[in-house]
Amino acid sequence: MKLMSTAFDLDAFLPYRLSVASNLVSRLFARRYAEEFGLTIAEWRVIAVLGADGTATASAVRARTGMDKAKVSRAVAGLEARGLIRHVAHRGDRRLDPLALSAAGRRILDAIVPRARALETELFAALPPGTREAMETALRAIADRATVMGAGPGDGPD
Amino acid sequence: MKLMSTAFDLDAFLPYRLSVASNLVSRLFARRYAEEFGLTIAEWRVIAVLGADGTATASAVRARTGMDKAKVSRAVAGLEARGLIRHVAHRGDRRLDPLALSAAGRRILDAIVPRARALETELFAALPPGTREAMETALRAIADRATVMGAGPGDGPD
DNA sequence: GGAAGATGGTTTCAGATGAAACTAATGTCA
DNA sequence: TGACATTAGTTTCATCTGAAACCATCTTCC
Repeated sequence: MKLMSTAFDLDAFLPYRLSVASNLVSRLFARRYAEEFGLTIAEWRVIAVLGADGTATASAVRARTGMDKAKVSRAVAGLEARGLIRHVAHRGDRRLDPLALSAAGRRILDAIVPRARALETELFAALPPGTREAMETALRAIADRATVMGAGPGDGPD
Repeated sequence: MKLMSTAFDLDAFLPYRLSVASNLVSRLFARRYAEEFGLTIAEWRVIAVLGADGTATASAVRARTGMDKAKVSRAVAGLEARGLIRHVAHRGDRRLDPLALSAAGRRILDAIVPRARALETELFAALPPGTREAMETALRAIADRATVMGAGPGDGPD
């Protein structure tokens, strides 16, 4: 009589399911981005932010994506090395280093976006309609909640 | 006229939202497990599997959790060092190394489960009822789909 | 029986990661 | 003005990670 002292079903534990799904999806996207465009996920995120906002500093990227600043810094260095971004001198506060996409960067963005959208669609194709939207709001709420509960983006006020 | 050549809203991109939420949640749980029990997430997962299945080999854990075998191996080593698991000699096939929780291991499991459940509840408290269950099935489907689409658990048939 | 191959697990190695230290430029306020 | 605290961003360091190499033990099949 193997006592199941505490019946606990890992499979039904949401933080676990979340992590498993997220890791698989991340891996999938990381591979595609790397194969097709030679980009890491962090780099792609920076490009996406710059594409949306036109111009952004490293901290702005950090605030929007939740990546820690070391990661952003490295991604930016990588993009710069490949000439995909340019620096927009900020007269006034010389600590700031506003970035923008270069022409080559914009071309890459234009090439990736349709691919990313296609992958996303393919991923959710099988799910009942509305699931995507529901997940989106739920995930946003969960992220907020986790932050409140102390999952500080590892970075904190220095 | 700053041309938004490709309007793309990263915030609404689900793989991104998934990753952000998952990372925050993982970080939150990792901290709690570490603080309160001195366990890594990988170790906790091994414990959970052993708790549920009674006995399991490293590959069984790998199959159930999707962790790669190196990770499982390290987690097992850690647990063993702390006397939380024991080896169940398998006469027959000496490559196999079935594991089970030791008494101390079971005590830890009994202590963690309520904490894990409480954290999970706290995390989803604010969400509309039913969300948790919906997310669970959706995440499972997404994970399956990602696997099919080529997010192989990094490990493959060696 | 025994070569060739599969399988379970551990270890090595190179690259990624986050936390903390550090540099540089501003702000604050006495 | 000039200490002292803040903020932006980079770099260092110790750790973690996954892929591949590796070892040991079975299986297959001639």
